[in-house]
Amino acid sequence: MLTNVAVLVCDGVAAFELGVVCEVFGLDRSPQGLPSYDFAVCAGHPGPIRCKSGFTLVPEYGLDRAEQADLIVIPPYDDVYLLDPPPAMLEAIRAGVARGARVLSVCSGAFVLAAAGVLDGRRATTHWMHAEELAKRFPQLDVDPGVLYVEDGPIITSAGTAAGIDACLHLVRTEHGAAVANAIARRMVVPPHRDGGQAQFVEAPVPAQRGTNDELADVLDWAINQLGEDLSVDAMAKRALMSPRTFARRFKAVTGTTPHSWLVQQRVLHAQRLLEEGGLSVEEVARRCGFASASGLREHFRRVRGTSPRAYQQLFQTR
DNA sequence: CCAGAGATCCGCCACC
DNA sequence: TCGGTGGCGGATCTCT
Repeated sequence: MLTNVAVLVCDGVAAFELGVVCEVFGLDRSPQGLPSYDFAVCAGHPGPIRCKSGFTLVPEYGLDRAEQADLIVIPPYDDVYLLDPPPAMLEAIRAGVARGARVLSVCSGAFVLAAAGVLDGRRATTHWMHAEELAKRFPQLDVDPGVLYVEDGPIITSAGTAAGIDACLHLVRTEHGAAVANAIARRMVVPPHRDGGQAQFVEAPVPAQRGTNDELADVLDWAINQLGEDLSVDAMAKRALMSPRTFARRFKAVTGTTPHSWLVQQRVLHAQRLLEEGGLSVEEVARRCGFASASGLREHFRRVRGTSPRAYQQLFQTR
């Protein structure tokens, strides 16, 4: 169970990404019945830390504080991929991984993890602007520029800026379940789970003026309320008043994923909520979520969550 | 776990 | 010419 979080900062740290981590892990939400963490911002080198936005931080802790952490977070630093990160920071990261701590990077923070060597042979991501540079400088990495975040073993890397929110909430979801992650997301006024990859931002950096997104918003909303029914891609296309071919194309352009895999993701998310509430058999959960059979639910659930529906349900019953 | 049936995805290309 | 549309067919995935 995640209880102790250390964020490593050094000169040029990006304020927004650091703020995201502080917001998710650094607030005491125990009055709301939510988990709180032993949280510390740790200076990666002596002296005050110069922020990218023109102010300085004076962290109360140094790198030695990271030795207690079971999660080490690396926010991005200005032009970090052009500079050498402080060796002591790299050592703190390696030591953390060696003793079984988890590590999360936001945006170009992945360059620091790569420099520490903990990403060797692993899948990783970073801001789409830096993905090519990351892959070039560290060819031993499997860089995926098309996702919001990647979890590979103990290490989570996330894409640009706001994707850090998605990665942090993903970690909370795996540690404490969707209900807790959703409650924190609600407090932050962000969507609890964004699907798709960076494609939606890469291909359409400026949102369509109106109409193009709304047309899908309606059919997505409709589909989510129809999950228990027999729902096909053709039916969604019909609802959207498009041919199946055009619907699939527009869908991918807007969401970054295909209609069917989006449907399956929504079904797994719904199943997750029902399993957390308890009281239903796996067969019944499968039926209510629109899976053709319990084995279908088991297969998809395991792929997404890495565990079986039954084991997941029991995890919440004992809490 | 397997095989056959069916659904979905996507490149290609003609059409408007 | 150009950008969006939609049908076709094979590869792949999913279900039974």
